[in-house]
Amino acid sequence: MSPPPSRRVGRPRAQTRPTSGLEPREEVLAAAAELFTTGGYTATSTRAVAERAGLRQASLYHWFAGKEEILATLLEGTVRPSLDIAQGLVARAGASPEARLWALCRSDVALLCGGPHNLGELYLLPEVRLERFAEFHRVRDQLKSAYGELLAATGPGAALGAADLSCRTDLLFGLTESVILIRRADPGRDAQALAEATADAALRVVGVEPQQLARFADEGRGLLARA
Amino acid sequence: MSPPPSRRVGRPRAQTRPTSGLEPREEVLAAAAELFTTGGYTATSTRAVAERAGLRQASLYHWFAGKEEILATLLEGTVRPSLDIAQGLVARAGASPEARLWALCRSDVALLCGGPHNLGELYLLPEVRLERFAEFHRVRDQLKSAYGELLAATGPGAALGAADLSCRTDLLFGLTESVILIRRADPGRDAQALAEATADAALRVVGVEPQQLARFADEGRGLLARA
DNA sequence: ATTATCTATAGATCTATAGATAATGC
DNA sequence: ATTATCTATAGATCTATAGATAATGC
Repeated sequence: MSPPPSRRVGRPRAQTRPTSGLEPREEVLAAAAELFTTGGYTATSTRAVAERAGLRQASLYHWFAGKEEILATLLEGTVRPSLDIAQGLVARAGASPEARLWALCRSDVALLCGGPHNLGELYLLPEVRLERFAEFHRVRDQLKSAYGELLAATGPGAALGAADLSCRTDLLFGLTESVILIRRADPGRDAQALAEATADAALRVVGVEPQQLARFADEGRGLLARA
Repeated sequence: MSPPPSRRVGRPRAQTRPTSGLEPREEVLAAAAELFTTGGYTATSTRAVAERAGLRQASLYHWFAGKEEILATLLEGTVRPSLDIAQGLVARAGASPEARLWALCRSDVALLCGGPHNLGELYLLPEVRLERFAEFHRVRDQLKSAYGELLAATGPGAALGAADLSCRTDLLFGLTESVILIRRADPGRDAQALAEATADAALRVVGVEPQQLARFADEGRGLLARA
């Protein structure tokens, strides 16, 4: 938004600034995203993050209270956009639930696989279980609820009892998240093609008849185009 | 197999031995399995593993060359049984590919979710990418190939081109592995019920018509009972 | 003699803090 | 005065090794 002022306040850096043009806080987040997703959280030192962001280790603490806050910021930044889209789709009562579910899955996978790093890997980090990251889990549970709500409104979903519905929701959400593992195994994969294939597979898991798939997919594509 | 001799060689332990009855090497692996799956690899110290196994930190090095060897042993021990079952099912040319795929998925999920810890979490550890664990990845790739081979032989699979087949295999394998995340979110879940539901979902992803599911599931159940 | 353990520790980290420094802003 | 950085370091780790020790085996 605001172009970086050419005259910068504060002591000059020991290293020259990175060329990315990002503000320091964003630069730190980008560095941490790359290192946490590839090497893990505990195994990545604050020194390594700082070095990649072009400043000294101690200077991180001007922008973040600690290492955990960096991870918490990344986590919330990745799941929040998905939840926004999900809530928008839940509210669009005019469209069929099947098409909205297709669109939700399609867009989640595109978000997970579209960025420069495999940010979904952050969800897999064992450290994310810590109480410190409870807010992330709250948002993620809301996202899963959106899947459940749409599933329950589909034709096949309406026929399920509560236990089956819950289990089917877990499988559906799990299928979407499994693209994290797929991308890990094959980083170069085309994100849009994978997103469509996953959304198709999601409707199959729901129980939609194979012949009806293309119709719902078309309708879902329309929803995303107009969103 | 061999009952522990009541007279033990070597200097006595500083702590009393755990009551598990396991040999020291197995005791270390069990301790590491619990701690690595819940807290992660780098965040778990060798001291913590040793303490839980009832010996001193330095004594681990009598049984393992280092911390990495402990993880490598756990990884290979978890994926090897899956591969054995997979290869057995690939070879059973008498049964339908759909039923064999159902059985493979059913049995993989049961292995992943049946044990005392969520051992599949080991697959998710970022450290597993290291070259040190290449052997694990080799075995895991063979397991995925077995999924691909069975999928290609199914009715819907035979109609797919090479690219679609590969993508569908990834989704199928991903669906199976997503039970790791499901179990993480809900550790108390009934393993057998989840295994059957996942195997059903796998056939849906393959493209089997919903009406045919029960028949293939029955046939698959029979394969596992006789195996 | 062999084995399984122990105690002690070297050497290499790693996170966060203390406090100085070198810019700009007013 | 404020800001963004720096250098230096305290204090707490952590892994792996060196070398002693206390059993059993022969």
